[in-house]
Parts: sequence; C-alpha cells; structure tokens
Amino acid sequence: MNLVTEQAVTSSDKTFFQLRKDIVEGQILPASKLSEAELAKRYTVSRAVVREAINRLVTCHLVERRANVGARVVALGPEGLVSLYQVRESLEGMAARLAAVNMSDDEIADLQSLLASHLQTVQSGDTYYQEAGDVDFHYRIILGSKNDHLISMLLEGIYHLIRMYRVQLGMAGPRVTTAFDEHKSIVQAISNRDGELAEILMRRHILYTRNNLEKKLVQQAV
Amino acid sequence: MNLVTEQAVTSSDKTFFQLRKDIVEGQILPASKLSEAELAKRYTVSRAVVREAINRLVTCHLVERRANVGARVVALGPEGLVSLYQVRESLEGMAARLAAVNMSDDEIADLQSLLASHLQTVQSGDTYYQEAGDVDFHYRIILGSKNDHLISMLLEGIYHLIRMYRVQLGMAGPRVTTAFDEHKSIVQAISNRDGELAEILMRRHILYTRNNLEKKLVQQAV
DNA sequence: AATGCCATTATTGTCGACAATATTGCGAAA
DNA sequence: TTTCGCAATATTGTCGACAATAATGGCATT
Repeated sequence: MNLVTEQAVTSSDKTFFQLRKDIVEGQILPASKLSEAELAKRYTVSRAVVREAINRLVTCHLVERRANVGARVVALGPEGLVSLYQVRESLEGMAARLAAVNMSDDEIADLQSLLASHLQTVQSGDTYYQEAGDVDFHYRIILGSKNDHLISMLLEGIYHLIRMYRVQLGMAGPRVTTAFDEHKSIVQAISNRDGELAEILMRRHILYTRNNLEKKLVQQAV
Repeated sequence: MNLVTEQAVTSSDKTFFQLRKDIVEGQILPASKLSEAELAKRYTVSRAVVREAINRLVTCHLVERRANVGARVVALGPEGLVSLYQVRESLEGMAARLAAVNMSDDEIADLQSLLASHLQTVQSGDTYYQEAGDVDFHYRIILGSKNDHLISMLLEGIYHLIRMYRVQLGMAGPRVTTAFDEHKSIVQAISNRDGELAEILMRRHILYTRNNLEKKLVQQAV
C-alpha cells in the first residue's frame, strides 16, 4: 500500500479508514468501547473485517485492546500529548536532517513555492487553509527524508493521533505568522543542504507548537 | 499487554511470537513467502489466527503484505539497515534525553551497577554475554524515558528488526571495550541529569555502531 | 444488610467453508 | 517463434457458527 495515496482495495481497508476517520474526527469519542458485533451491523460487514480493522487501529495507537475483553478508543490526557510531541520532535527533526541531504533540487524548489503561496495566504488574512497548509509543509519534508521507516511511523502512526488531539481540543491552530517564519528558516536550511541546522530548527519549531498547545490546554482547564 | 514481559494469552499471540522468533532468528529466510494455509498446518491452528499473527508482523515491519497476493518476509538490504539506524539514533537519543530527567535515583544506581558488572565481564575477556548485556543496557535507558510511545516503537518495533539484521549478517558484535566507554559516559551524563549531553552521546554511540556494521557489510561483500 | 458464590448472559476468540482475486499454463493467432 | 488471451488453479478475503472467556445479577449465607 502506498503511504500517501492510501487507497482502499479491500473491504477491511474501507472499514479501517472509516473507523479511523470517525475516531480522529471525534465521531467516536475517546475511551468509548468498540463492540465488534455492533460495528459489523453498522457497516454491514462481517465481524472478521471489523476485527481486522480494529487490530490495525491498535497498531496506530488509536485504540487499545485487552484479550477477551474488548477494544476501547484511547483516552487522551495531557501527558499523552507531551509524550507524543516528544516522539514527533525526535522523528521529524531527523526527517528534516535527512531531507536536507536527500531532497532533489526540484523538490526543494517546490517546497519554496509552497512557502511563497503560504505567505500570500497569511498576508490575505485567510486562516482557513492554514492547518492544511501546515500539514502539507510537514508532509513534504517527511517524504523528502526518503526514509521509509521514518515516513510510515510519522504518517500512518503519529500524525493521526496528533490530528485527533487537535480536533478533540478544538484548536484550529493559531500562531500563524510566527510559524511561517519558522517554516521559512527551515526551508532555508534545507536549500543550503545544512542538515544539522534543519534538524535543530525543526525540533525548535515542534517544541514551540507543543508549548503553545499546552498553554491552551491549561487555559481550557480553568 | 505489557511491553517488557510479553506473555501470550491467546493462541494468536503464541503464533505471533513463534513466527517472529523464527523470522528474527533466521529459521524463516528473508523474502520468503508466508503461506497462510501452510503455516496453519505447521502450527496446527486455524488460518484466521495465522492471518492475525501475520498482520501483527506487518506492523512490526518484519513482513510485507500485498492485498490478494500474500505476505513475504522483508528483504534486508544495506539501505534498509542505514534507514533503520537513522530512526534508532533519533528515537534512542530522545530516550536518553528523557531518561536523564525521568529515571529515579534508584534506577540510575542500578544502571551504574549494571555497568560495573559489564566492566568485569569485559576485563575477564568473556565475550559471550556481551550482546545480551548491551541490549540490557539500552533497554533500561529506553524504559527509563517513561514515554510509552517511544518505548513501544523501539522495543516492539525497531529492536526486533535490528536483531534480525545482526543474526542475518552473522555478527555477534565486536567493539567491546570502546562501546563500554561510550556506555560509561552516557550513564555519567544521565546521573548528572544532563539530558542534552545524554542525547548527544547516545546518538554518537549508535552512529558508531552503525558505521561499524556498515564496514563489516562491505568486507562481507568482498 | 453486606458479602461471597454461582448461574446466566454477553462479548471475544477460533474454526471451517465459500467467494473473490491473482497467478499459471495452455492454446491460438499473427 | 512470439505474443496475446483465456481457462484452470491456487491463494487470499469474507462470512456465519461454535467455543472459550469475562462481565452481570441473583441467591444464599453470615
């Protein structure tokens, strides 16, 4: 299966994608139980395909399963968010380092033009596509690492969990202009083929994002 | 399921562990096909449990599956080893950083005594337990990070793949005394609660190990 | 009234059979 | 002879039913 254009070929794939979507987007609430029989009825498939879909969700760390008891959607806590961002900082920092070495000149040019279009968006005050743009930016660098292990861990593992947090905490993400400057310097480092700097900047960028999220989390708790 | 003391409760668990063992230890060769029917006969279980076991192996990146075609044990190449070690360097560096903050004083004391016992082993010229000792060292630091995502990625993901490589390349691992000194300085940084240094040293340590493996790989190719 | 035990019930784990898809090998046409 | 297409075969995907295990509730005992 391709990592980016995930296309569902089997019935189990579709159920998996559907369930993942429902969980990440909050249709199915955290800590809720996933009954195999019930889901089988809901999606009009056999219990076997639901089972397989659930197993895949387990490997994404989106649900947890106990033998002979059942599967529950993970419960999100502040510690979970922190630990997730620690892993993300580590992996995506390495991705930036590798991207600086492994991206082609064309890919870097594309990345720069993406950045330019983001600048336009920011200046026009349009905030709607901001998150999508941010995701696009990070995706390109991750893919630019050309490291399959890294790519799959980030794109089919961590990123869905992070999206789930974002939806759950109801944050479309502020920090637009400052984040843009950070993106800009990362691209600069990559186009200079300076992997070490790219890694440092990417890690800082993610750390700032995390701090920002935690701040919001505290506000929300009050 | 506990991450360290993995105990098989279900039939599918046992089959999974058995298959993983057979693959990692080379009983089942890389790039060989995993026929569901054949394995079901071999282990005297139903095809469903074999299927589930194979799916779990897929998530460990030990086998690859294509829809309607089947599953094959991954083929190991030099690039794969490099990309694996890049991920390991990144994650385990972060683990060391976190361990410096999150390990208890008792755990650090245990780590130091482990190091002392390793010194004894090295001085006595005994090389047999060297690899086990090395694994034990790294495990403690990984667990010391107290980050569940990090722990599961490393211990139930990457480490089995690395073991597979080691077995496949037939290297019990040299570099005993130098590696010991590196371990020593890492422990020093951790007991000083210096996370930043611990991360740098761990990353260097893993990079050296990788360079050493690559050298062996080239020698073998000649 | 509270607690511990046992039967009941519901849910998950396992199985064998059938359906759908990919591979293989044969034969026909260029 | 080579290549294309089709039929035969083998393997995977899906299904419903049964077995095993855990959660539930009532009953008896203290």
